Amino acid sequence: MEREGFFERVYEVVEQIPKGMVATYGQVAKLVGEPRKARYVGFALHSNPRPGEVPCHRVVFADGRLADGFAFGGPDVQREMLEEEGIVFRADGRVDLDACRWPAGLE
DNA sequence: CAAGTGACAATAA
DNA sequence: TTTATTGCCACTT
Repeated sequence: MEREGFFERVYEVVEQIPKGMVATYGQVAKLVGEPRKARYVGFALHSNPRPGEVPCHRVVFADGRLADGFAFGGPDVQREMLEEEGIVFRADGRVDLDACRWPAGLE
């Protein structure tokens, strides 16, 4: 075990995101132990070596917004996916992190 | 082996 | 308030 790569850890955390909730890149980065590598969290998801196991669509910006132009074919698609999971969207098109933030207060 | 690249986040102006 | 810039460090070629 031991770090097989920083990415592996990201996948593991993202995999733990329960349905109906979302986590931000920065938060996932912090969960993997590297709050400064928020960028690579997204990069790891971009690699998406395990489609179907890593719910990349549950990972959003710190603002609650989706990846700008690099979602699965369009942020609109991702938005639909999140709605399908039970995520609530605000009028601005942002995820209601106030209600769907996964690491809500640490568990 | 070295350089470039990259789904963000935080701070400054 | 929004926009622009910097920092960060692993992974790819």
